[in-house]
Amino acid sequence: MPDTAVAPIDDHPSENEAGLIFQHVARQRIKLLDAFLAPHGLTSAQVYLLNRLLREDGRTQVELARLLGIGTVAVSGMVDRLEAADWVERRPDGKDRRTKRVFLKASATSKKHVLSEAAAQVNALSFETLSEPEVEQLLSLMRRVRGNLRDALAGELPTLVRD
Amino acid sequence: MPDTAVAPIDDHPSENEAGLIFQHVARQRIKLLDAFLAPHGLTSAQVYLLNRLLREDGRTQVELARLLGIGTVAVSGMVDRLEAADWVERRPDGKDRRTKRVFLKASATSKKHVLSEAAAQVNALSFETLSEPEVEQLLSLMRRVRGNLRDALAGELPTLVRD
DNA sequence: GGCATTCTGTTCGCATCCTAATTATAAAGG
DNA sequence: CCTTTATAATTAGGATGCGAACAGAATGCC
Repeated sequence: MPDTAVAPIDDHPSENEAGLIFQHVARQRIKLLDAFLAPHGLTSAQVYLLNRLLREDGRTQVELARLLGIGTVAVSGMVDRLEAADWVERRPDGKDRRTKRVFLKASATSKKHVLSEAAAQVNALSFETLSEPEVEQLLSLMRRVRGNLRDALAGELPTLVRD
Repeated sequence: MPDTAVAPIDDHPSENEAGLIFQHVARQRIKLLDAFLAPHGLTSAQVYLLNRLLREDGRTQVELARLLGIGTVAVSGMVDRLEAADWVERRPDGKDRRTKRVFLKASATSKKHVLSEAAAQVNALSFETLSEPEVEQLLSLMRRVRGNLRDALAGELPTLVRD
């Protein structure tokens, strides 16, 4: 077995909890989703993109970037890999020769059920011990934090204390 | 200017919000922290490690992995880069010839203020519009989610629906 | 004592994300 | 029309994280 995994994350109620817990949760969710998807030859990020296309096929790469909250460079690489594995294909736009639209191929649409179910399972396990109102509250607070961060990244950064 | 950044994340209250918001928040926090640290030649992950050493210097790499919630491979690479940039140094353990302990160098300890202040600033901006009790509740819920995910990753994975 | 097991750290290869810079195309203004 | 500006996608290069597989050292059990 791999000797790289190092076991439980520290649980001390130390002040750095606030600093790392967001990253821990995000990474653990990715890990769990990857475990579900590995048998199907997919990764978590790829499934987020495919699920997006299942809802509205034929998006441009810029649209996908916006919808997924990542940059166009990341989309470009992911579509490369998805195309190489025959999950999607790029097609020219017709009206604008710069843009390429991404379409699902049959291999992807036939796995529709797996894709949405995997994401749902991760949510179910994440929120297992939370009540319905608690989940709502958590998501509501997270949306507000995301808004704060968006504002902070959009504006001028306050200067740090002098070195 | 860079044309890779693609602007605001979609704000539709769609059902995938739960699926991506954790990653959005984690990544935005990293981005903000990186912006603060770039002038000092540091990255966010490096500062998490350095801050850990500021609290207790001379940890082994396995201890650091546990405290940071990452694998030993990731720690190895990060210590490589930190050592190359002269922020830390590895020293043998004396009792156990396998282990290497990581110590801060003067260049790091002299920036102590910057390191902790940057992390504090990111928290302040993240929680700007939240009241004190709301922050507490958010962190409490996040800790429970982390616990759920830890359990899920430790146990047997439920099998997905058939393809 | 000796051999199997466990543990620490590393190297390798990969996926994902970033910024900066480049190419190609489209749109806008004089 | 033609120059400037904006947009879509890509390439190049780096950081972070993972799992697999390995070497070397410690430990445990007979």
